Amino acid sequence: MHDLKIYNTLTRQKEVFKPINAPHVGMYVCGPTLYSHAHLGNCRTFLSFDIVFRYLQHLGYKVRYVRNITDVGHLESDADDGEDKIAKRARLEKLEPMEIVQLYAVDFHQVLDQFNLLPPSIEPTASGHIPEQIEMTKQILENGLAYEVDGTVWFDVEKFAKTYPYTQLSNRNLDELLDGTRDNLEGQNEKRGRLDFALWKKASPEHIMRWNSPWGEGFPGWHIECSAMSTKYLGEEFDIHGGGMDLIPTHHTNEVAQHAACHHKNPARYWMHTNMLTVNGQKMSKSLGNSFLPAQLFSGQHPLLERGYSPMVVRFFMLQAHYRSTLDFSNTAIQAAEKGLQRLMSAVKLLPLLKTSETSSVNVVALHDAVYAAMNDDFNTPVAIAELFDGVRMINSINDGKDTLTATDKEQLKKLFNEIVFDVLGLKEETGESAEVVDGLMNLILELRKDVRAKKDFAASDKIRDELAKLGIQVKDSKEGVSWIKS
RNA sequence: GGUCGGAUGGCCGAGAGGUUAGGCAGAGCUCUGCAAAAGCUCGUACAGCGGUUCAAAUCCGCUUCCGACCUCCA
Repeated sequence: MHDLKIYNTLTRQKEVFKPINAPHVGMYVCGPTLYSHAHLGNCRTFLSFDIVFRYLQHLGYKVRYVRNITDVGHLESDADDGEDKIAKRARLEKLEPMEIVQLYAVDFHQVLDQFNLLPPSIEPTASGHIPEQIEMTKQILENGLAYEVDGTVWFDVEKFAKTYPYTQLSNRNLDELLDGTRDNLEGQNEKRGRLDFALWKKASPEHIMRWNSPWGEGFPGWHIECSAMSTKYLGEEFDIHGGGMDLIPTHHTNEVAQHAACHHKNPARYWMHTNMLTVNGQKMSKSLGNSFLPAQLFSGQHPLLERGYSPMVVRFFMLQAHYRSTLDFSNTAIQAAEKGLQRLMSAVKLLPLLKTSETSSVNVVALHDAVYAAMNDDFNTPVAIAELFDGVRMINSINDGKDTLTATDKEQLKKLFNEIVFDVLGLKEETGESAEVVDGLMNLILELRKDVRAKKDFAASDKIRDELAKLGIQVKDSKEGVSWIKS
């Protein structure tokens, strides 16, 4: 039927995708920690997995897509006091932690919706799965791969690594990771090994988010929530686990370790990791001042932005790069994408109007196969889009009467474009809410222009066209009549 | 400092031993009252230096530049 290949971080090569229990597919993607707005770089990761989700469904799989929301909060990386990010935000803004989470959760969903991402099948929260995380921690303790010190439970990495390839995902050398850093442990006497990480953390008196546990009041470690929730909803072994590349060395490595320590197997068959969005060659991040929020991107309200860009333009821009490559953001690059998307969508609109002939001078089957070959090659959207542009040329050429198409081929071509452009790539027509009014006005204006043209009053005709152009509306004259497009 | 990854035409970005990537921009032509749109044609790119090979942007070394992760105790 298909021969979808997926690049697996575990083996560092592309592998044929074989679900454990076809036609069902289980996919888990590490979602956001909700202590601030998601920026554009975060969005790229979720967009990449939206394509995976859509394409797998398109191939006929029944996908259960689980994407968590971490609302317990990781510790501040840049603060030594070990304060939780969400708790800190709550304290600063004098709000309940859950108010903070709710604020950003609503924003997060709204943003992803603007980018036309499909909602996941299940979106579990870490705070809603505390018992599961406690149970898992207990099991790991029972299995002898964790130890408790003063209300905190640590995972014993070195002991675990004796029987399991702890660094297989990150492809690092364990000895080198351990080497030369033991001296740094001074003052950190709770933990035995430098790579050990917390499964459960004792809450300091001022810590707001806390739960009861067999080890006293505390909160779960970062990592364990993904293990607990993926197991609960997808089982001890599922098909795909994904996330951003920056999660590989710590979060995912430790997730695999916990899971294996508990269930004696790797949680997922295929590990997929998306690359970073860069600005001027550097990873988008807040500290560098080069990050911006989707809302700013849409409105153009940011020093790095020459103007605003619509969500579909941004989506298309991102799909023109492969998910495992870095993608560099720039105004010229996104403006190029904007023009390209316009050309693609014009062809899509033209397609149903094409005249058919007795014979075809174009090869629709070859185009179809090329598009699917690209998608099957590790979700290669840039190549699929490149093939689609060959189809665009085909459509325009037929429209110009330079090529021909049979009725059967036309249906095939329509099916291909509709399925790939809308269902798989998730692009959609962007129409303003007052589209009907605008349409009416435009019809009227163009009707008037037709009249003055009939009278050879080209000065008036040109004035209409030029003034419309200033409003970003492009008039297209052709033998068949007049059409227009808003840029 | 350690580990890993990357350097492709004016810009973005695929590919990965021999065959046009694609988009945007630019030039010419066709169409057109003019313009736009659309079509056709064009640029002949793979950081540098060596090596392997009949053949290298693609493989191997070295060099230069860039990035990510880690050097943390989520």
